[in-house]
Amino acid sequence: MEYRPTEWDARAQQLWRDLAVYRADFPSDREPFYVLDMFPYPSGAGLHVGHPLGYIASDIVGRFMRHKGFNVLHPMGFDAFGLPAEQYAIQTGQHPAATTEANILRYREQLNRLGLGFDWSREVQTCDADYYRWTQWVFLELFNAWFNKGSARAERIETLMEHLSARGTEGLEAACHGKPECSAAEWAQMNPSEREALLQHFRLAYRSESLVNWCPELGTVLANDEVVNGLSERGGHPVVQKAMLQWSMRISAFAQRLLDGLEDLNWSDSIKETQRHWIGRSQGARIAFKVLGGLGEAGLLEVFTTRPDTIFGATFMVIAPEHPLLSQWTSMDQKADVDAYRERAARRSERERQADTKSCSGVFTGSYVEHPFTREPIPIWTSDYVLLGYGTGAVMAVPGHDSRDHALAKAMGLPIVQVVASTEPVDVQQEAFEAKSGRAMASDFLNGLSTLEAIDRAIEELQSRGLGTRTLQFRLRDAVFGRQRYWGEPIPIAYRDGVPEGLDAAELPLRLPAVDKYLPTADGQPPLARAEHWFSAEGLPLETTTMPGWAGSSWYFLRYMDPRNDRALVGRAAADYWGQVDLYVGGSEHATGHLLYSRFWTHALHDLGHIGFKEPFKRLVNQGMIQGISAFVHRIEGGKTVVSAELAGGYSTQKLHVDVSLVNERNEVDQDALKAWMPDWAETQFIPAQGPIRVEREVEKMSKSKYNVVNPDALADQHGADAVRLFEMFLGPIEQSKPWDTQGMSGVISFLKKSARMLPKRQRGKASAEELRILHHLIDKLQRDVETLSFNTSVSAMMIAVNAWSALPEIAESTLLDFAVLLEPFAPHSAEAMWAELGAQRSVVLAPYPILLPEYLVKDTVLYPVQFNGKTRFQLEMPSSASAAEVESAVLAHERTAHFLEGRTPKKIIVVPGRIANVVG
RNA sequence: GCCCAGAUGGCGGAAUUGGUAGACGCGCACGACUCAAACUCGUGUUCCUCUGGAGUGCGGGUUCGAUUCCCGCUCUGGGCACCA
Repeated sequence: MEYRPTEWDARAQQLWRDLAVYRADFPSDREPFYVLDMFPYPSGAGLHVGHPLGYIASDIVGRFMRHKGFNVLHPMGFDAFGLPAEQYAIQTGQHPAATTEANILRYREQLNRLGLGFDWSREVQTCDADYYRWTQWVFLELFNAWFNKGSARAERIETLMEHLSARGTEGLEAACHGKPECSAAEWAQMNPSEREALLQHFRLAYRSESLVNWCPELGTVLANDEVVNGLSERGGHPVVQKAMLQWSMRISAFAQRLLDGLEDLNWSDSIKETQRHWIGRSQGARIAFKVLGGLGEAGLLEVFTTRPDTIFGATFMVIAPEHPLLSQWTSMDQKADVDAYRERAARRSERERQADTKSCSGVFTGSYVEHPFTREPIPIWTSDYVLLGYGTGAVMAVPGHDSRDHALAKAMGLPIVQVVASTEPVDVQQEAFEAKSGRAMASDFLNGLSTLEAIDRAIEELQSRGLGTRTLQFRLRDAVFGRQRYWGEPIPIAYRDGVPEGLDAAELPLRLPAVDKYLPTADGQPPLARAEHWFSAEGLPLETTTMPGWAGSSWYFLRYMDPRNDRALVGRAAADYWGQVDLYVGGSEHATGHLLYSRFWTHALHDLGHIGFKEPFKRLVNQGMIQGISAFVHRIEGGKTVVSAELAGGYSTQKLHVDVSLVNERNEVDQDALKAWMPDWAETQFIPAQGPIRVEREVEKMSKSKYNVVNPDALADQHGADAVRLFEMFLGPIEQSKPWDTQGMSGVISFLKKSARMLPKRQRGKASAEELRILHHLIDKLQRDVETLSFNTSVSAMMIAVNAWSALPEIAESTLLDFAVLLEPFAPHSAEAMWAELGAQRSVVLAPYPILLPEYLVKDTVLYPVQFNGKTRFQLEMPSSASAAEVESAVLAHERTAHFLEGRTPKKIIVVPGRIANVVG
């Protein structure tokens, strides 16, 4: 039997379609297993060999579990809303839906070419109205919910309204922003618009002012990395920090739950650590300082600090330039300076402000607070190292014990006081002493207490005087949810006299309207404002911003369970049956975005009673990146002459990327092909004029712009899908980054050929003990590897087994049938071809996994390495049953022992039964 | 700066709880088959001053024994970054 990949691939794939072998059943008596890949954004560039790495690994697990009798759900879909399609639409006028559809078609073809066993009958596309109808529905659920801190869970907004009408905000423990307050009587008096204004502070989806990078020229908000030096990355237009009324999601309410939930997840430590840091829980105190001469709400300056023990070292206050009370605290003579500073800060993006740790700037506001204990006046400054979005947007500066405060104090000549004593000599005038270990000094009633004691004592004292409270603070900020874009889910909100109102669920989906251009309107409204008729059924104007990319991807794993349900986002029975995702595979770049938001939505949907679990992904595996091996030619600067790499030192050259397909395995560039590659290279001359021109190689990220992309479907057409699958796995551990070297594929190709060549050796009789030993060692290894997704060693184990079988004169048909099943998860097309050749029925995909017989794993004898002082000198074969004493005497009796002892008497002999013997002496 | 992960032949990588370092594959070399090439098969392939010695990024330590554990560094990759 010969390896015929093209024929086998097509035939096997047709068979799978005919038998619908990858269809997940529901309802079912079998145990469910849900394996999921992070669904891709279908870009115009198509897939390169790096993308399917994770898909192949999850496919292997899915196929293995199917052989083990599980009802496997392994779906695939597309995260199809997004910026690139919109950008392309702006440039070409083509509707993003058209380009997206074309890209999806290409992706699906490429994925199918590799024989990935997805249940396409469950495919979802986030831009499909039947799908985003439910994304909008989830939005409304969150809009109509609040977070009860008392029960630590999301509840329906009605329970909040009941509380408000019974007791107002009194005794209300709710996650909110600002300081919403009212009495029951006031609530009763309010008109709908006033009520809504209050409720907005509690809803999980709400509108509030938040700071954004606004680009007036483009009429849009930009992400931090789209802003370079205060200008838009595209076009170079000015960008300003602007407070905008925007839809947000109250993820901060779930901070503690998201932190606690990490404990039980089988995720990598680094991802969990990243999430913990992102959530950023810190314990400390809020302290209110009385502002001298301040009136009303400007009478108190509230700060958050983790070090209330250093309160006696606070020599000035710093507030964020955007702080709403800044202007009220600015004196007449400081107004010009403060205004100029605030304007300057607004021009810098948050990222720039944060990246710039060297320069230190700030301006005095002209007012003072009173120190709560010493009664001394303390000046209030403003500086952009304090961020409005964290804590209270204000800090008490303790330059002796905080390096940023120290920097500002030094720059502005403000006093620096030491209030924590260190056991080692420190000079706080030179450098801040930040360690949390020491004893309080120069701090009145705190003197002599350790830092931890002093923190507690300071908080108690502040609390008893009504000046402060013990506080838990999270870094996690609420997520801005509105986008000034076209290609996203419309937000299902209508406005009645300016008051937002959720659409009725019956009105969903709220379809994306047609527009003449995918650009903002002349007066800066988002593209949806261009729609001709953008009103609700009742005739109310609709929201014009759309949802962000992460909306659709935050719950898609639920939809796969019940993708065509038109009465619920997922049927409760299906959700209960499939439950959490057993294995989730994807890139680690989604560590904080997608993985945090989808956890948040899942928690909320759980609380609101739609699903029975809180955490979406039980186990997460991050696949590493596959890098490309780029090729560079050396071209003489300003000329058209290319110099072979080994001679380039003698010239002043430029290193230029050339397409890797123009270069052979000896690193020689095909000169004619290079000239034909692009017009710019047509006239190229070469040095040396005769002989090979070599390129330089470098491992880089695989990308179109680096001309180092390798396409999996092209390789599959050439060598077969199984070869691509096996090689991707053989490359190395799944989580690791590693370079792609197509040359290495020949190893797995010859393995597949060898496997096929075993078939003519088959016999109908009983399998020999030797071939069964090989078989069961292989089963054992493969089963253990599946646990850790160590498929690189699985492939080598299969190679070892096939090499061993091939050395035998004949192989039993039963052994070959078992091998076909073992091979199937990795190389399903070849396995299917072998299965058919052996005359077996239906599909190998549906065959049960061979049962491991442990008796074939035990060996009769053990080959003991014999070491002398830790160095292995010879080997000694002993029966497996030999005791340590027997091994010891056998070693001593061995003829070579005397030679290696060189006359010494052994002091000690260590025998680890079944392992090793070591003679010490 | 902080956090996380990693460093093993020419290359990708393997090595149960500490127990023969370099499995498997690529590449390379030689040989067989062939008119020849491809394919296929076989042998060898960590290094060196080679009856021996050294060796898993570097320097120490624990141990009969360390790629594996501990301490101190260097480098690479990823993440976060004035978080009070």
